[in-house]
Amino acid sequence: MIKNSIYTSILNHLHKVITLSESEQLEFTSILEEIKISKKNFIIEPGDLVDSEYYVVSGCLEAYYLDETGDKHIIQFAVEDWWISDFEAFFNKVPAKLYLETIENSTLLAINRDALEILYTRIPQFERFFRIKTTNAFVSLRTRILSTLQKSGKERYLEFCETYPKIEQRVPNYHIANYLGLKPESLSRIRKEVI
Amino acid sequence: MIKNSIYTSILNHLHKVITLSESEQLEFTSILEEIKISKKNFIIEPGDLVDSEYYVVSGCLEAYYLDETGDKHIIQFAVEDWWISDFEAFFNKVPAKLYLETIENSTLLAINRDALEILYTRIPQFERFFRIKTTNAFVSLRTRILSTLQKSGKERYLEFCETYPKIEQRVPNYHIANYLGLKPESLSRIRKEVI
DNA sequence: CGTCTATTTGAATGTACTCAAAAGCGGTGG
DNA sequence: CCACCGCTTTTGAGTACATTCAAATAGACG
Repeated sequence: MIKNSIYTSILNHLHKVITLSESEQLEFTSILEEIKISKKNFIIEPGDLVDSEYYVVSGCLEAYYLDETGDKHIIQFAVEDWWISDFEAFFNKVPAKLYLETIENSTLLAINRDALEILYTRIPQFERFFRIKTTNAFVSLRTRILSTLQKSGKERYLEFCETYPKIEQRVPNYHIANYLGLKPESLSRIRKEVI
Repeated sequence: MIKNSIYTSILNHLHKVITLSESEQLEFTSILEEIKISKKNFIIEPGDLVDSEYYVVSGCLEAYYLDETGDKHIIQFAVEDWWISDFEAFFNKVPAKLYLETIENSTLLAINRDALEILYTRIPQFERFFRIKTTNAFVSLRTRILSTLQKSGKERYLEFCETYPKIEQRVPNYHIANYLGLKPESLSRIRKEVI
């Protein structure tokens, strides 16, 4: 295992699912691009072609889109050890619909789609890794849908605090409200009740 | 291409994404199990071990779970050319949480997880196919979350009718209401307005 | 035709929303 | 060090949409 480098965390992350030789690790890390970006900056904006997905080494980001009336809708937060991108744009090679914006100064590892495709054919374990990662994301989205559909604002907020304690402590409440489909005023009233 | 068999539709489905030789097609179809099942029957119940996912050749099904208070929550419908299962149980080898129940008499093709794993190693294109399939499912779940979070019942219902006209015409309204996170009475009032 | 299921209607209730304004908080510059 | 500014959170009052509970109608099927 390659130690004490910018790649330590992502390699640990991979090794929870697949096992790689030293040379395979090197082949993988060689296609990663390190990105350092300060807060309130955009990595993706609507219309962009998205040829990377991003692993968060440190920092915090949000993916959101603006609807026809200009309202913002946060789809996903990402902190350390998460992946984020406009996945639809990335996978289907269509122009981005989302903004990907940093909330804190962040360090990311970008993985390029074409390089990844080549990696898939050379080391099929990566196909496996990303299939499993996508599957897990799919399952947790399904859980989120159920909680969105059937639970009250208060229940959703408490669930969020349990599931993402890291995020709850780092992200302004109005962002959390948006993610939960609530207005900041409503979340404020909810918090007054539950604290 | 193998013609006029129970496998015609699933092979067409595959060929939208990957290209297979005759022998690869045969290898694939040989691991499929045909299931004919009449309406209001269960394919999966909570606690089951789920070692298959199901391609719908004909018919209509719903996947749902019952919460602590016994309320039903529909996660997914499936009609012709759709895949359905308790994907969490299937992928993660944990006991099922969902019911998978037929709404109409149905013909399914079951694909076994272990056989699929072997197929992945023998014909990597299948790893690719199922990765892409899962990715697309992921993207449409995300769309569903956004519409659930931010749109009114009326908007969600109209969106549903546009997106799944087949299902809207075949499934009782109280099922659709449940899927949309509405009560049947509310959907009834919405329908009175929009028709 | 009768029974069971699905849909509709009504009235009262509740949750979250809108709009408006005030309070809190953090950083900057005088 | 304090005053001010911008941003975030809180509070208040009135409103809208969906829910609950109860009951009436409509439809499907044997």
